[in-house]
Amino acid sequence: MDETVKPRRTRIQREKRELILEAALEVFSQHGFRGATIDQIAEAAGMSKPNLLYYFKSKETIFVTLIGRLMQAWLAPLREMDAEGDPATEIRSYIRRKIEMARDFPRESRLFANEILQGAPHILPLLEGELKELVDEKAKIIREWMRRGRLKKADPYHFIFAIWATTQHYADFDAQVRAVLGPDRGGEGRFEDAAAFLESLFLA
Amino acid sequence: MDETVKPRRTRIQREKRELILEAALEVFSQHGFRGATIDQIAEAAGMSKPNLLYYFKSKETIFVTLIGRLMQAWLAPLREMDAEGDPATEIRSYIRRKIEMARDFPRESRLFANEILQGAPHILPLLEGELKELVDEKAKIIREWMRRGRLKKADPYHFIFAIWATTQHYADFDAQVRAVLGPDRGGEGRFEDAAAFLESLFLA
DNA sequence: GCAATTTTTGACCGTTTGGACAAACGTTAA
DNA sequence: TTAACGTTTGTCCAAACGGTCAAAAATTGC
Repeated sequence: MDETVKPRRTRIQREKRELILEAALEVFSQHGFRGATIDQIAEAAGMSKPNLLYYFKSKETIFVTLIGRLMQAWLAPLREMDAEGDPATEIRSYIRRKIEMARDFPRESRLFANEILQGAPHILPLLEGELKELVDEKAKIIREWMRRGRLKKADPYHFIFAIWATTQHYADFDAQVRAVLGPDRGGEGRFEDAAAFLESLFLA
Repeated sequence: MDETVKPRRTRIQREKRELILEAALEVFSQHGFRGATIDQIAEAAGMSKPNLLYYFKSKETIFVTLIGRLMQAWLAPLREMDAEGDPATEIRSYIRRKIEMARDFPRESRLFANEILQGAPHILPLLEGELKELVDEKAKIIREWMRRGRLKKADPYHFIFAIWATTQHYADFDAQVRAVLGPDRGGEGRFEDAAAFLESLFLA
């Protein structure tokens, strides 16, 4: 008795929904879920509030759709970590990709951070299911690399946490990073500097 | 023509203001500034809303008072880093203290994280002033340690960022950490494991 | 005891918010 | 032309919100 029906959508529906999600990303990432208003999102998407609610039936629906889709993009770099590849190269390119994402998609990172900060009310099952399974799998790979002496021995879970924390820091705490580095060192170069630093930190 | 007057407060005023700040910490750290309501804070403090507004004249005043005070506590561990001490010992105890704070004061950490995520609207001057000066000073010390070969060479600013990011991760992203570690490894021991991991990471 | 002062509260107000709804508008195809 | 369907909007509503105010209650100083 599965009552979920595959929504058959017109071209306009698909386009407008994308438009709304893009606007919602902008607004949610700046103000958080509670701080954002439907009116703000509607205006950013260039349409009226009732019109927006024609495409998504509630503010929460927009948010859940957005963050669910985001999770996938967010995990992609970790998925690509290859057990058959050279350990140092795999770690290095994972760090690179994460730093590039912090630089190129800071709104996505902040939206995600906000959700976790509040205790992940909308995506806890995803974290306990899909995310945990993926990390378990990759932790095994990393542990095997360490066992073979290809990587310095350490707890693979905290190793992964540390990569997440340090790379996402440059998106989530951008205001602080820029304030501390000052006008001279706070330019775009900070991501390159960060990448270089993190590579040497994790591949010492 | 300084119009600020030193507020002469009664015992009751001092006590109630503390009570309110404690309640506000609880509520703000859970819901963020916009998500929190004065009613929630008043209820958590065991008083009526108008009564609360008798002690703080607005929601924003509560928030600013709270986060201003927090900043000081938050920077204390870095302040204690001693140029004359043994570098490895100094770094190790800095990491320890930060991890202990993530464990014992997660609400403070999350409130702070939330503020920075939104672009630090209330404390940007503090970050650009007091914080920057402190970090500049400590970065110099660390650089000197590295120059003398007492610490592995690296950018001292990103070194400090990495310690912040990794330690605070265990408070701010607690929901994710616990979800990934699972019921068995997600217990209180995770902070000990994290401390051990981070020491070896930063003092390799 | 009493008057002055501090503390507490119920009632209230204007605004913002998420969302509902019916009517209007546009498009398509017989 | 017109019926059917998809899209858009103006208007409205109830709840939640931050904050005010006058008056009651409690406390303090004499």
